[in-house]
Order: sequence, then structure tokens, then C-alpha cells
Amino acid sequence: MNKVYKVIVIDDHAVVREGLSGMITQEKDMLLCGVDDGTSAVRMVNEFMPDIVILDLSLKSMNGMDLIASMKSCKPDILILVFSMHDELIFAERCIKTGASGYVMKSEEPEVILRAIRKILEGKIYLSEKMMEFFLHKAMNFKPQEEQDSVELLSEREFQVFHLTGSGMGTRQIADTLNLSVKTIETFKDNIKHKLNLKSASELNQYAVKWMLSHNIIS
Amino acid sequence: MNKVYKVIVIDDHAVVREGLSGMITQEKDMLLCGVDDGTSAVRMVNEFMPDIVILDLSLKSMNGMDLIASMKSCKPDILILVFSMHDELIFAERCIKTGASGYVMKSEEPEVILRAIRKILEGKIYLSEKMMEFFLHKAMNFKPQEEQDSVELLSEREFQVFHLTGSGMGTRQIADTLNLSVKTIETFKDNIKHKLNLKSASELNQYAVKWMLSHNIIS
DNA sequence: TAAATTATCAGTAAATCCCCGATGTCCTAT
DNA sequence: ATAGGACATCGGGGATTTACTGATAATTTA
Repeated sequence: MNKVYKVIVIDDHAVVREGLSGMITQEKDMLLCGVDDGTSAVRMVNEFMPDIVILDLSLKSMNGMDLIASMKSCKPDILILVFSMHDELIFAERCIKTGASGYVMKSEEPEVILRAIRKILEGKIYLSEKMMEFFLHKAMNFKPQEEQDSVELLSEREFQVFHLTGSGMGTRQIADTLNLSVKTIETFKDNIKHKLNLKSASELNQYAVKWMLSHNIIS
Repeated sequence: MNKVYKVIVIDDHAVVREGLSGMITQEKDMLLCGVDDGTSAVRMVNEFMPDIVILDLSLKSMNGMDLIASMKSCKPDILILVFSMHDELIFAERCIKTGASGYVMKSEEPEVILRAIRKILEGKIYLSEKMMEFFLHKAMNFKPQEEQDSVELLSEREFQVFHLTGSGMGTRQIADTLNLSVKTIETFKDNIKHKLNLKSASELNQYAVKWMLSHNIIS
């Protein structure tokens, strides 16, 4: 007797729903028992008791993270595969911590998505190679706990530089503001990039602005 | 004698390709004669001579506009429906001006997409109600206290550079992405700074990221 | 058709990036 | 108390980017 897994798909893009639904129904051991745009996702979890939920993170209506949490608290053993258009490095960790079991980007091939589903159904966590590596790297410098915002890793000076960078200042301007050598600011920027896993100054700029905005420090 | 329209689908998200393909093949008078991720779109236009192309305006490769232009120049009577996840108010106008015949957002229902396809096949332009209204207002020079977004002043190329800058790319990387000289990208950045009244590269970076975030192009 | 805009590139000096290393201080754990 | 580790502060040097001032050809607009 082969178990048939019940699946529901939650995505506010109708066409993506169609694509995923098609994929699922072609699998013999999967039963697509629900499709939704996110508005009644929790109700559907209650009603159909699915084994796994494929969840689009780009839901406009509701916050995807909240959805993960609500579904998990309503059926703690539910498996959630997040299917997102956003870069995994930014969102995957938060998703997994909130209770998801996997994260794939929309640009992936269908095979990858099915592979992710199957791995999750085995009780494992699915992440891309890149992501795995990232987490391993992170696990190495095993910091105690509760360190979800890596900006917290920055020292005081580093954070000041990060802050001023997000405010749109250049290296010279920051050096003047803090009464330090330009070289010192450069070193701080290097350290920040390493701590935040950023590859270039451009990425640092983008990250800093995003961080400042998300923390309502600038608008 | 019912004409059968040849359709090709271009999208770098495999699942979206599947969804669209499914929709098309269910229509009796449409023949899906090609699916691609964008890399060989122009070649396919030459090979299959489709009546209409459904094109995903993707951010990653950022060659959507170029693709519209190349396909148009290679087969001037080709019809192009842009299918995008981004807000129409930002991109639709540029797409239409570049040669597209319609613009629908990915969040639309499949019926809307099919309606758009049929309207375009009749030789008309498809835009959402909201968009139509917006254009009417604009055409009438009725400018309410609507704040003028100076990003509108940017030319196509300048906008691409602005866009990639907000995505965290450096000058070199942008040059490689757009297959242009580094010097050219520098000039574009200068022009952008003048048009947007920005005093430094740092300010441009910050502005670009903020603009992208406030328009939900990045998260 | 004339004028304006756009798209493309170059030269140069200054600034910044990015990878190295250095010194001294303070804090923590063995 | 001593060794290790962050932290704050600087420098060298080559590669890149910035911030200017150009230029030319194509395209759009008036």
C-alpha cells in the first residue's frame, strides 16, 4: 500500500497555481486536495489536513511568515515548502526558523521542486546547495542563540559606519563625520561585509538601505 | 476556416511556463509552438514565426525591454503580451512604447490573460482599466496634485542602470550584464544623478534602493 | 530640416574598493 | 596570569569607481 500524500497549494498568482497543480496531479502518489490564494489557507489546513503545503511567499494579501506560523500552530506536524521569487539568502533562514521545511525559488526547474517536496515528505529539510553552504558557514561560528538579525553581530563602530552608509554617505563623508581616517572606515566596511556575508560594496549599500528602511530608521 | 494562432511563451520561471502552456493548449484556436526561458527567444521568433509572444518581464536578466525591441525588429508585425509580476503603473508604459501590445500582471486571473491575448490578436492594445484611466489622465495633461516621480525622466537605458543599481550591482557588473562598456555605464549614472538631483554615487545608491523598495520591485 | 535627446565611448585626477598586514586595548577563559 | 579573541585604529598597493569634460552617431521631436 503506497501512501498518498495530500497536498495543498497556496499562491496568489493564478498561473503559478495552475503550473504547480499540474505538476502535482501528474504525480501518482500525491493528491492535490486544495488550491488557494492565501485568504483561506488556515481554514483549508483544518479542513483537508494535508501532509504538505506549498506556499508562495510573495503573497500580497497576507504576510507569508505569519501564514507559516498560523498553519504550524494549527497543525504542528504539517510540512511547508516555501516557493518564492525572492532571493533565498534573505528569506530562507527566517522561513525555516518560523517552521517551514524547505525553500525553493521560482526560477528553479520543476524537477527541483518535486525533489524538494519528496525530501520534505521524508521528514528532512530542503535547501539549495548554496543555502546549505551558507548555513554550514553560519553554524561553524556557533553563536549561542537568538541571533536572527546578523546586524547585531556588528560592533559599535561597525554599526555606526553601517548606519551612515545606509544614510547615503560615502566613505570620505563618514570619515569626516566620525573624525577618523578614511582607511579606518574602509577597514570597518570590510569587516561589515564579512560579518554580513556581502560580496561587494554595492551589496553593502543595498543591504544597509534595506535594513534602515525595514527598521524605520529612514524613510 | 478558423485561423489557428501560433503562440510562444517566454518566461524564466519553469512553473509559470507550465501554467501558461497549459492554458494555451486548452484553447482550440491557439497552437503553442514554443516555450523558452528567454535565451533563444529571438531565434524562436525567426524559426516559428508566431503570431503572438507572451513575454515575462523578468528582473533577473533585465533584458525584457531589449527582447521586445529585438523581436519587434526581427518580425515587426509580431504581437507581444507582457506578463509581469510588477506593478503595471511602473512598467506598462515603457513596454507599450517599446512595442508591446499589452500588459497583464501575474496576479490576474487566467480569464483576464486569455481576454488580453484575444484582444491583442484583434489588433488592439490590452491594458487594465486602471492603466487605461491612468493614460487618459496623462494624455489630457490633467495632472492632479500627483507627485511627479522624477524617475519617469529617465530614458530606457538609464532606467535599466538605475534598476540594476538598486539591485545591488556595481558598475562593472552592470556593464557585463548589459554588454556595454564600463565607461558607458558611468555616463548613464552621471546622467541619472543630474536628472534626479543627486549629489553623489552614494546618494544614487540609496535613492535607487529606496525607490525599488517603495515600488515593491525588491523586498 | 533643425534641434534636442539618447546611446555609446574616452581621458584624467581623485576617491573608493579590496585584499593584505600592523599596533594597542580590553575582555574572557583556562 | 597568560593566551586568545574581539575591537578600534591605521597603512600599502593595485584595481575599480567617481566625477569631471569631452566626443560621435543614431534617433526623436519640434
